[in-house]
Amino acid sequence: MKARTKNDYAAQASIIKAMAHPTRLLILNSLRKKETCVCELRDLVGDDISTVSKHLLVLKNAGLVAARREGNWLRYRLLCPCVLNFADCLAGLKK
Amino acid sequence: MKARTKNDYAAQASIIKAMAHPTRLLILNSLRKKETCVCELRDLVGDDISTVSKHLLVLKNAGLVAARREGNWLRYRLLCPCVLNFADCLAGLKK
DNA sequence: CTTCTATTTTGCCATATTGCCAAATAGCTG
DNA sequence: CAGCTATTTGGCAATATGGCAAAATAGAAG
Repeated sequence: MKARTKNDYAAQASIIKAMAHPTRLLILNSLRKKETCVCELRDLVGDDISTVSKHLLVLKNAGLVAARREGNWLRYRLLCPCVLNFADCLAGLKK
Repeated sequence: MKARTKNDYAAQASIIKAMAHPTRLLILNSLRKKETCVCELRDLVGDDISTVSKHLLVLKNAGLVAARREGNWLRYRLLCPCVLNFADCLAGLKK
């Protein structure tokens, strides 16, 4: 299946753009293993929690993650693991 | 193979960032089929040729394309087709 | 060497992104 | 209900990006 129109490319680009940040890649990769709350991700990332929250919003808007409440915490999960196949492909690429 | 360090993620992110633009996706997809000169890509894209040239520079810096001179033209080619597998994966994803 | 053609580089401006802090909100818990 | 905790939002400054136009360059052609 190949993209054709400018709209197709714009839609793809917006998803790719959402992935195009080191912190967001780290987050996606963590979510591969398990659902994770924001505070846990903050510890992992090391940035201010509001910054982490904004990154999660970007990923959510792109349709890459979703959240579920469990008690006091919001647990984020990965919606489309295929994006990480791509990340792995790139990891293997660089020498 | 999984990325671990912040540097790994930064390297991946810079490649992904290079892809994160509709025009550059269009360029990459065109290069899938054949080597192409800048003026041909300009016609395809519709932007000013200096803009197209800048996009190509971004892709070249990311290691995604390379150029070869043939007479007056520079023919660009795709270095790593795996990036398009990813693009196709996303194309299939959106509903 | 001079001229022409394809391409790149540079300068400029408008717009978008990033990340921090402070303040606001959502919703559980008692 | 009130209080608490996790998370989001708004605002701001610094930085990066996109696109056009003008100037510079590389090589072809004469």
